[in-house]
Amino acid sequence: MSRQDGPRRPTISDVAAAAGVSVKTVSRVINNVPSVRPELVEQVLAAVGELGFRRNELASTLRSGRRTATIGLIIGDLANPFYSTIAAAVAKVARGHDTHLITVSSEEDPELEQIQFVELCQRRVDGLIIVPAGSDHSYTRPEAEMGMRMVFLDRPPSGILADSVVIDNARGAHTGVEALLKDGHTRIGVIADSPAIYTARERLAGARTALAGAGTPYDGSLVRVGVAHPAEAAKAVATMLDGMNPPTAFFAGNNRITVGALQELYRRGHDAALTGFDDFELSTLMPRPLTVVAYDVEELGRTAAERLFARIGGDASWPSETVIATRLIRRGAELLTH
Amino acid sequence: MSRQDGPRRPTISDVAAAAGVSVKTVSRVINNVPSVRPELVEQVLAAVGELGFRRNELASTLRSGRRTATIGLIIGDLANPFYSTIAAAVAKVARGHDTHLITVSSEEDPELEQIQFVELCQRRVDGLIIVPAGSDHSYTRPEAEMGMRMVFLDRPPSGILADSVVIDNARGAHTGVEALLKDGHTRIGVIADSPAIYTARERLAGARTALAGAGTPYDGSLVRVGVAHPAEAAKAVATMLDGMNPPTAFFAGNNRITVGALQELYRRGHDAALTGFDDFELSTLMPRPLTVVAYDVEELGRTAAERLFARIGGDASWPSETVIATRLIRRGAELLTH
DNA sequence: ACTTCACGAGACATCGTTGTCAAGACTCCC
DNA sequence: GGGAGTCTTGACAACGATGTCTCGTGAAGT
Repeated sequence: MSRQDGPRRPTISDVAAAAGVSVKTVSRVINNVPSVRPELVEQVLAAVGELGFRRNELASTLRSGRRTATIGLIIGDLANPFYSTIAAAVAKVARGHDTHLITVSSEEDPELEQIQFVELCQRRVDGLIIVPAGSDHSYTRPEAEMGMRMVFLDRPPSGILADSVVIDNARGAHTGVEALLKDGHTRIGVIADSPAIYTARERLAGARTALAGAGTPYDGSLVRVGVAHPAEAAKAVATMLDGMNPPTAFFAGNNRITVGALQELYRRGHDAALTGFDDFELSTLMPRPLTVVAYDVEELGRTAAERLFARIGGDASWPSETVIATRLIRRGAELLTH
Repeated sequence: MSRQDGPRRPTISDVAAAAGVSVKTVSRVINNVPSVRPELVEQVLAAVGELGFRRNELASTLRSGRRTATIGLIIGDLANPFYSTIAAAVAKVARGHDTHLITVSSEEDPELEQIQFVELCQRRVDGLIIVPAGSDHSYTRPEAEMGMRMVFLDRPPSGILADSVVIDNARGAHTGVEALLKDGHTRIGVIADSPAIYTARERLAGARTALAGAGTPYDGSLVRVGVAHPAEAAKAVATMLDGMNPPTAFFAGNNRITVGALQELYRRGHDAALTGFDDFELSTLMPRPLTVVAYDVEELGRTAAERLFARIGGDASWPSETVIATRLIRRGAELLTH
């Protein structure tokens, strides 16, 4: 019923009949094979136009064994600007290779990630960019061995040898904390997400080596991990400030934490210094200037996509890990330090 | 070469050979047809597992005439949070229908939009959601007549009768301006994008009817259209404030304009009231509270997707225009008025 | 004038899968 | 015990396109 509303979609054989030629000749014309008499070409094109014929790409790629000109992107959540920026960058590179992009959400769920992976393989995508939710990717090995190209983004894979593109998390955090130390802060509150998350772990490690390198004594009350929401970050800031020996500066492990910390400092009118990992839109319009460890999210996506297309194009070199540099953007730091 | 790296991908016939059954039996097993002897099912599944077989969805849908379980989304620019929120909402609904989403960018270019449209039709997507870049969509008619389902989002189509889902732009702007009028403002600067853009046109019209309804005399120096970037918006604000009879309030036609206006007011320390169309993230953290005409972007995407799946599911009712309501969010309005 | 060759066009097989149909085995019932 | 019915299974064709091969035609060469 619902498929019978309008006229059936014409096939190349309908076109052939209308033009009075063989299907193969139609195929030649729509594939721009030069050895067709101009007269026939015209007849065929006329029939194509009249019938509104459009080649069925599925049938075409099936028969010809060509690539599907599709890649997949498995990502946490498209509504998150970080991820959507990546998706936009990947789509742009894909377009440059005349390739479509299927973006699917893993909702940060390892099981869903695996389901999506399989589904995309069944669609015969030419390659996959994966922002890992799970921590074990050995399930991808059979597909990798059968030629599925993969690039891991933002977090390296485990259980499989494959390309990855990640941010220089540890060094970035190190630089951020170091800058606070140079400004004379000795008591720095560090707030990070769960160490189960690769980036959080790396950033925490970077922050710690900076503190250790400066000979700052370790104080457990100044480190809080497992903070997932702004509200929790605000609470962590509150707890530290109300503690015995409050910090004069904070290092926030990601932008959600930065926002939460900022809200709490703003609420109290407290002037502790704050440096956060991740830049974010409108940060220049924040109630107070903000120093951040920034990186080029677009570069992250673009680099991964380019790596993938290099692989698809035949690059068979040893898998590599590309590290995207961070840079410290100091904004109004002088106002925040004593 | 690049296709010969690993073992060739096994087909159902490889599985059949390995399991010692016919291809049809394999087909039955992987499609859960119940009438297969449990013993054979096991043999087949064992072979499937051993060979790492994955059904080729392209071949499957080609033969069976089933839907491709793919829809397309043609949108301006994924990096824009407005669009990426829509994409996320559409993807979520699609997932609920076991459907993948191919998102392509028109880069707001009518010609590219048309190219993308054709490409997606060739992929035999089951339906399309289009955020129009161009103003003439008669080119979609042949496809529509052949059963391509389409829903237009954010802007209605022209040249074709099809479903659309739009924001209540005129009424939203009306309400926003009306609120400023109620607060006692009589000189309100209105800044909008190009009237060539549907939403800008509608919002401008809504703002004007509010002004006219209040009997406010029309003053051309207080209306500026064709503003595309924050910097231009800032300039427009500056020009108006430096004019003969400066406004005491501004109505900004979209969030880019709001940001630009805000920056200029902030720079000058000027306390004119500001109401903007479009809410945006972190608006609560702005240097000053901000009243906005907000709407649920997710609802916009979700509604369009649901409409599309209703059509795909066979709904053959007359095309409809769904209007998404706006609501005025007053933030600190009392601080900004005299 | 006859062979050779290039070239345009079509017949046919094929990509990986599923729909159709029929054959064989088995059960059941009068 | 034999015909009917049920249940499994496989052979074959087909989805819409393209690769391969062959055939007929006409031009070129000697």
